[in-house]
Amino acid sequence: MNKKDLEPIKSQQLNLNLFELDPLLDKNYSNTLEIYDLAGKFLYGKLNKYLSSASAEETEFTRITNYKDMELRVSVTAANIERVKGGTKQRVFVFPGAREEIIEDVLRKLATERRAEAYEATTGTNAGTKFVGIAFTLYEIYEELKRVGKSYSYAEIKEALHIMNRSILSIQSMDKSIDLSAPFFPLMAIADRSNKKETRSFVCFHPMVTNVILTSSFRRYNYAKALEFKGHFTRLTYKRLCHRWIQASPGKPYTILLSTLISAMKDPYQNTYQDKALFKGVMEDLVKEDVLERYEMTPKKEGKKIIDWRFELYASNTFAKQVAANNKVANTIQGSSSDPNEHAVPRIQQSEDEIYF
DNA sequence: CCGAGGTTGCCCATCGTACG
DNA sequence: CGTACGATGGGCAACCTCGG
Repeated sequence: MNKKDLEPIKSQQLNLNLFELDPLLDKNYSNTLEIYDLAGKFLYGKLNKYLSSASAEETEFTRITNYKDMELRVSVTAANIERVKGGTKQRVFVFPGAREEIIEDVLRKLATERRAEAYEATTGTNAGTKFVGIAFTLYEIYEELKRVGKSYSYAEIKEALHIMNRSILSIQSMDKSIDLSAPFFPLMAIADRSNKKETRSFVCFHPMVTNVILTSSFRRYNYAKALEFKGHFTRLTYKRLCHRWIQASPGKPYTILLSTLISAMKDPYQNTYQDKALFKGVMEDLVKEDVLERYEMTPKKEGKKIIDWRFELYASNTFAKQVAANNKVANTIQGSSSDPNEHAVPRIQQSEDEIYF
């Protein structure tokens, strides 16, 4: 798909305005997206992120998460890109990882700063499909990364964008009422200095993102805080909590199973113990960072063998306050959304805890 | 079931360069 | 001043193995 195929549409402007946050007041905030942000769409391990040769099986991974009463399958296929290693070019399969996740977050953040535009594809196989896109410069990404304490070279930023353009994300519900498959960034144009005409780069977000934005199914969250976390799974867990935990009062715990976290975020380790240790570390980070006041862990046993763990999370005052403030924003948005009949994605509801057992 | 210790290479910081 | 590029080098998170 080419940028020529896209026609700007004005009628969606209201919803885009709702997506926007005040660049001065909300400098550290962005939006999490319903469904899209529930599962881990990234591979954090270094050893299998880049594959120089791989079977068809190895170039895709699937995460499973629950959404309302449905099971949601989220699959990611590796991008096939050219890469220079030791002076020679080679083609490799590569999965989106921490870097790609962070750069996507940054672009989404820029999109909340009155920058996003809605388009409709006019030609080709995507005709009629709506996309939300954003124009930017690599320099802006570089500077914003610096602001939130990250540092990637231009080469890395560009490689990340290419990976996102060539890696396919599929989201399916069991009953097929949700069934979307497209690259993370279906349309991408990167400025380079040799081509003086275009100094601005451009990407369109995944159709699920567009869908979620246009139906106002998003929630404000502390994006700068999320990016502060050193642990990748801490960041991911934090985002999930920000999106799901909308009744966070200090006395009311949020209950979640280890197995739920694992299937939504990662390939399991060989031993459950290792995953337990990993997420115990995550919870300790969250306590240290004043998101949780404390947490409790209970083993779930089958005979003598531990087969799962239950986490009970208690919000810190700071986090509970933030959730309340975000609820206020969410209520304003839901009250003023433009077309209540056009909701392909259900609204955010006051959902219960994730799992009981 | 658990802790400790080892391996890997991405992540990240920091510098310098170039151009209008 | 905004924008884009490249090289270098060490630390550390995620992952794995092994012994108790």
